[in-house]
Amino acid sequence: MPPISSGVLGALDPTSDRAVFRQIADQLREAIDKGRFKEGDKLPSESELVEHYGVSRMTVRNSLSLLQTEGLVVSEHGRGVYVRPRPPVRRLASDRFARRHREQGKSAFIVEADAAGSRPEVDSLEVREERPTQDIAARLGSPRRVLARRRRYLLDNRPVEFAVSYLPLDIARGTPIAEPNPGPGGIYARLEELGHRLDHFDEEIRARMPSPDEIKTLRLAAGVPVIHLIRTAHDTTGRAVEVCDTVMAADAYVLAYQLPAT
Amino acid sequence: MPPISSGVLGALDPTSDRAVFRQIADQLREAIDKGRFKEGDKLPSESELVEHYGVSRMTVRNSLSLLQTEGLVVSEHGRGVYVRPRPPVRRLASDRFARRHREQGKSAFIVEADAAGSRPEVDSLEVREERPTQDIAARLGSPRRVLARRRRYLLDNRPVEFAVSYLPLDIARGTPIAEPNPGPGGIYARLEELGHRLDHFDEEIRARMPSPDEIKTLRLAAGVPVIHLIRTAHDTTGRAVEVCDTVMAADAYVLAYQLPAT
DNA sequence: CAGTGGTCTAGACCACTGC
DNA sequence: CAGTGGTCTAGACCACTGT
Repeated sequence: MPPISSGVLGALDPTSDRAVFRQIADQLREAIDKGRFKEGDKLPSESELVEHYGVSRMTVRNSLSLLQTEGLVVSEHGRGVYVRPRPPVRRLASDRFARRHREQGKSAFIVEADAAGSRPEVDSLEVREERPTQDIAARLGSPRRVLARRRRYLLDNRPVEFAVSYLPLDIARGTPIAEPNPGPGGIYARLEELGHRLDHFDEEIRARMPSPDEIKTLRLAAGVPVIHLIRTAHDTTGRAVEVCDTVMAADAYVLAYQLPAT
Repeated sequence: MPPISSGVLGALDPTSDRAVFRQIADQLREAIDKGRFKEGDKLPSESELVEHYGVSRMTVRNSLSLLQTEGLVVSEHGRGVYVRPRPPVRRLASDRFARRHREQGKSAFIVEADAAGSRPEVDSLEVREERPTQDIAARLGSPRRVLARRRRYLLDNRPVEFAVSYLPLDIARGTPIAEPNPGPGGIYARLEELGHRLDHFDEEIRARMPSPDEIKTLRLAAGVPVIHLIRTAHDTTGRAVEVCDTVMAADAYVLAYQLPAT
């Protein structure tokens, strides 16, 4: 029997057509938007809301679940429901694959995270040969088998991105690209050393809700979509030499591009 | 008392730790993934699922609501729950603002939709002067007031995008840009005629769940995120001459970009 | 241990759809 | 009209968190 919750919440309008659980969600949403509950703040508990509004617990839970699917709050079992904290965002600039960024030793991800004051990490490294999916094969000019490089990126212990690079075997087999650590400048530097001078990258961007698998590997909260990015690297002969399939936690990224006006 | 639902669904595992409503959602998800329920197909009704699994209705509804937040199904009041149809996708190419595309009469949106065989439409046109938000002002070099052009784009009667363009008043006031229909080639063509030769565009891309407002104006189904795109147009003097703030239904778009390797 | 959210039941009444 | 999903109640037991 905790006391009535704080005075930021109003009363229900019984004459309204709007469902009770939506009205409750509206009031909580407004309180969050106006900063009366701030990032990381704990919302009133379910029992407090039940008491405050005089409704059943399922109705309150319905409201909270709505806010969760909107990405506004996260619930933590045994602790409470909290306003979802906005994690630091990683900005991907349009010049991020410029050749000059490949000259140095460390990978772009590490360099950039260090500069931003976050602790970067790469895990789940896996390199193997496999049969490409139809889509990947089409993008790479239909090789029968490809080298696949899988890895997960983390910032301050939080997974933010999962990426798989595919390369035709005739390019990658027996080269440093097939090693877990391809060396300074990453696989793009190695590709150029092997004579595949890079010309440009094509990127395709989609956004959607994550699959249960993606929720697990990226430890995504409810209401967080993913950005799905497919990049194809082309060399100066026009050949597609790599396809990188990336799934990113959407709340951790801003992508930036520059378009020519001509 | 309808008959037991079709044979595509299995039984529950009472020894499993996994919650019953998750097991039911898993089976439905798998059936959808494997194509046993196809796009637009009707799922078994709630009462059929209640009967099939021997659980209460709330448990079944919990499963279905899970699938809805994942974007896999949509429910229609009084009709049933359906596998969410994948609408035709609009592809935004990286050369979409090239000058040559501005020479013709119609707007890029109309031309492109016609070519793709869809019926394009633009509505909710509104042009007015207003005070910019802090963010917009910062991007435009802190003008005190701006011209705002709002419009909504539809394909085959479905809203897919809502966009607002902001321009400094000293550029736009009293020009065709301040008219509801700015004429052939759109406002970018007018800007160039007014002496603001365009140099490049910067685009910032985010993805997130929609606000209740956005759900309404874009008529979004549950489980569909939005792509938020902010484009800044720069003229050859380096001045930001327009900011366009766009919210797109994520299931209706693929964005394509080209990055230089140099 | 008390308090929190997670799961589940067994009802009820309503609003919408289609025949 | 029967069948569908939408809302709501009033309980119950469980699992997790903190002290």
